[in-house]
Amino acid sequence: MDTLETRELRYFVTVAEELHFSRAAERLGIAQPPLSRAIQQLERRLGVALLERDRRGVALTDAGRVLLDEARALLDSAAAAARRTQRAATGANRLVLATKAGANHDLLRHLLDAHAAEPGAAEIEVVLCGMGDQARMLRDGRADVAFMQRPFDALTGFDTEDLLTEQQVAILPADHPLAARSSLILADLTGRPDLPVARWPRQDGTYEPGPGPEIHDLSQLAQLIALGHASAVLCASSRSWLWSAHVAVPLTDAPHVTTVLAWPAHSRSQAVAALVKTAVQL
Amino acid sequence: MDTLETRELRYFVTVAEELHFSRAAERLGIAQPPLSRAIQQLERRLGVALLERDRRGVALTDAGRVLLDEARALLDSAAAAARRTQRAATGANRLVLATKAGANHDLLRHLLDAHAAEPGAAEIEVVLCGMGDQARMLRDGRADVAFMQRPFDALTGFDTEDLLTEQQVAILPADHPLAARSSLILADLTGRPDLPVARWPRQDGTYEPGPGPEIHDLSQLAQLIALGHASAVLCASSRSWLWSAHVAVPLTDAPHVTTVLAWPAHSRSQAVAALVKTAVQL
DNA sequence: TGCGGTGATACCGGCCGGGTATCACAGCCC
DNA sequence: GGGCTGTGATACCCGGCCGGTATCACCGCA
Repeated sequence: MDTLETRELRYFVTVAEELHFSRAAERLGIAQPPLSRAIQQLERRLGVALLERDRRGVALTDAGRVLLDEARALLDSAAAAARRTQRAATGANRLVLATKAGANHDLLRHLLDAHAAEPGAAEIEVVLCGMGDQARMLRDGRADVAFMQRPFDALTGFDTEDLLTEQQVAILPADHPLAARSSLILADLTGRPDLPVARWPRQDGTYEPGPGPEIHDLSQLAQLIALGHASAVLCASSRSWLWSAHVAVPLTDAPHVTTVLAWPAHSRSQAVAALVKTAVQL
Repeated sequence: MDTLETRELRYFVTVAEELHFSRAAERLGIAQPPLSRAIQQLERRLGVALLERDRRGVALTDAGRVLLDEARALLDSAAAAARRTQRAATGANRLVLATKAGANHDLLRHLLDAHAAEPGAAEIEVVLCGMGDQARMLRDGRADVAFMQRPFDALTGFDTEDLLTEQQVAILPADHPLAARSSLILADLTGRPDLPVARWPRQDGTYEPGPGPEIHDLSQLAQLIALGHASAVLCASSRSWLWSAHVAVPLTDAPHVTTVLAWPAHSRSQAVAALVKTAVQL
């Protein structure tokens, strides 16, 4: 009655994404008939209709939607398991730490220094990644721990240890009138056609509609601000990478940001545990 | 290089648990040679040695230990996915709530009443289970939400919403000298040969060594206390099921207990979301 | 030195996953 | 309306893999 095979899940996810058997089969590198059969078999085994094959198209049933979510998570976890197993075999005493490029530079440096001072400490490889990639990297096993930020990053499914809570600041061109102020509120930044707030991508890679330029990394952002084309709201530790053409002004009414060390909830790695222990003592 | 099949994982977990190919094969209902071959194949595909076949016995390598953890979690998740999918298809608007038998009776009742008053609320099936079973039931998909208690229950991997924080109390036989006191400290209870503190099982089902009787459900505990053979430390809401032969005395130095509503971190069920919303408003 | 017990190997058969060819059926355009 | 197109389902075949039996290689042990 149960025992979902990962091959079947892979097939189902592809069909559910394409909502089209032939295209899904092509993506999977197999022919369409075996794919149809595999899905039928899966439905028969579960005793549940997953897809509504109407003429003119395929649609997910409620159960199909549930399984799609579950299956995606499962396949991620399976890939993660494989990667973690391989890493356990080869890179014996080595951790991969994922962090947003440019964020929390000083904090990271302190943590790495403190950890390196511990006897028998694991070697740490720092991987810089874009917005929200840390969660994916933790989930799929490419990283062991990550720097993430509350309330920005989705932390569900991870264990976390708070490291640092800080105010947010507005990053402005040094020659802009607002740059002379000693503090600002969020309303000072919005609705300024001369200096729109830059827009970060959301979890799914799309952007909220709005006037500001769409950015996806800090160097891009830094350049835009230095050129006087945008402003940005970031946590105070971003000051460590400011250019001379930038000014950071505290925002009194923006929510505080807590940088946390995050790792997969079920991790039993003692190398991760040692790093967390070091982090707690900072 | 990757793509772990669940069949292989099932096989590997069994071998890793038995550390004996023939016994594992018997448990799996297959012959030993195909099992050996399947494990070899898994090792080849991962490019990693999982088992150390020494003369006189089989042992796990480091990588094998990692994969054992991962594989167990994966198989649980797979079973959960199947169950949740089936439940989504049949019991359309129905939630299973797991809770420790006897705990938080009043709170549970309030939540159920409030939820039932919501329009379009899902039907809720309450499942009473033993120590620590809630986590397993959430993980393997037999339950959608659970009442759990911090700091007693392991909450990693779940999202939670705090419901109620309360003091702990000592439950004593009414005729015991300590029962007359208006408050106690933990030290008052320990080291009393006449009234040992009852011992609950740990996560793995074993008991810490100690003088008190080993118990595994509340009715047993209630009887033992009423007979004057044991005392117990429980959260204040346990008062709702006390017998007349019991007395509850506040413990001033015991850590407070927070009862939380917990659900799988990646749940997207809107029925769960509705219940949580109701719970927050309590 | 045989004996018992381990996991690995050899080999074979049946099943199942995958392929090709084709069907049934809808929409569509002339 | 009659092809035409494109969908997923069906029929059928083949090869590989899963599982079985028989056996081996190797150790510990009496």
